[in-house]
Amino acid sequence: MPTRARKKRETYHHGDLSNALVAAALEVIAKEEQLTLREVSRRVGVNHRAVYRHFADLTALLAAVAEQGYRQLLVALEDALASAKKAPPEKRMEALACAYVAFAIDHPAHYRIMFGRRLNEDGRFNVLEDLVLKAFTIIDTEVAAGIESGKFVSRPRRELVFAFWSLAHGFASLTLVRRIKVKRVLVDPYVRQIVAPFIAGLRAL
Amino acid sequence: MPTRARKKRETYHHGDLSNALVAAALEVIAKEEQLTLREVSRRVGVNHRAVYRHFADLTALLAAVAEQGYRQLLVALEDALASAKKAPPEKRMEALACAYVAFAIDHPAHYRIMFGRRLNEDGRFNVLEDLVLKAFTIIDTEVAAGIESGKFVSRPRRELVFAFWSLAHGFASLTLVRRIKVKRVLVDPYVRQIVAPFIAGLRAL
DNA sequence: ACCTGAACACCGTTCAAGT
DNA sequence: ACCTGAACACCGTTCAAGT
Repeated sequence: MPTRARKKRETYHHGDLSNALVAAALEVIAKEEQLTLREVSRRVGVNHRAVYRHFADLTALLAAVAEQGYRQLLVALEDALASAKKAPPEKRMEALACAYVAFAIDHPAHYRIMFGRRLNEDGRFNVLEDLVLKAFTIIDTEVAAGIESGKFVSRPRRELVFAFWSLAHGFASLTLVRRIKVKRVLVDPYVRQIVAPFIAGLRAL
Repeated sequence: MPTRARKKRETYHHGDLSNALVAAALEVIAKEEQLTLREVSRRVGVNHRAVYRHFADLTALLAAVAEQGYRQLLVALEDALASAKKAPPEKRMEALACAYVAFAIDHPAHYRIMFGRRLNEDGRFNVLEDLVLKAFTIIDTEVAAGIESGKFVSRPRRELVFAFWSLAHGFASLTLVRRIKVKRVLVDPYVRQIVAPFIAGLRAL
């Protein structure tokens, strides 16, 4: 331990600069500060040029940040379903919507990066495509279960999933830009009200 | 005319620099180019500092651009309703959704500025608040008519409007970042499918 | 009044060099 | 291999000056 401490200033490299940079980036966005390549490298205590050794460019660093975000989002969605294990399909969809919106509201900067133009107009990051697909699949599986059980109308699933996703994403986005204002503690009931007509429309007659 | 032409280079001011700047900004975003203060002034042929004579800062210029966008959006929504004059409430809501999404898809840069963080986290622009309120009111009026006619369930209107808006905005946003891919000619039928469950859920039993 | 020039404090990125 | 220094081409914004 003392040896390592002594070593600290003898060398300029970090051991695991790559992870240190992502961690610093997460800190920056957690504080709602401007996420720049120069700011991140400053925090790690490294020349800003060093970033290019590990990431092709700023977008690639953002992709690494977004990847973490998607993993957290997936866990949140799965947890929500696990907590509503024996609930009917309608309640499970509600739980998904609440978890989705809560993630966006609790990690606004993260959410913006994940669904911003920069990453989504860049074809390089297949990991992100995979993770988005996983999120899609979680919703799709619920819709399928609802249809199978006879509780949901039988319609093309793809469009139902996109409708649900649009609703959740739209509500989250409008909340993040403050066009819709909700107190944090009231998010869950509010989301339930918002998705209620959609879920009612999902019900088989 | 020749007198005016001769005058052109004798003076540096533009007569109506303010409008010229907004027009240039609209050109820039129409071409999907980066909208910067310096680029806009370059196009008008004026020193970039001259912008500050007419706009407090870049955000104020963006607000002027957004204002135009909201006016176009309002016209599009009203036209859609006018074209579905005697249609039942469900069809009128569908028409609204189609018009809304079509606007976003046909004016992506405009739409992003209107619903981006920059303007929405800035309290200075009351015109924009008014215009957003007008859009809200258009939707609200339709929902009210649907409820009044007995075709829609009687629920708190505010939440129904936000649900509708979330759905339209979410679909538009996901399409703009290409998470949802639709050919331009198929947008209308696609939107109808997306809003179908929501509208079905709106129906009184 | 209205516009400009030079300067400041930031960006991301490139090139050539240091250890 | 890994990191740095100096430089480039951009930003928005401020200050003091020009007509």
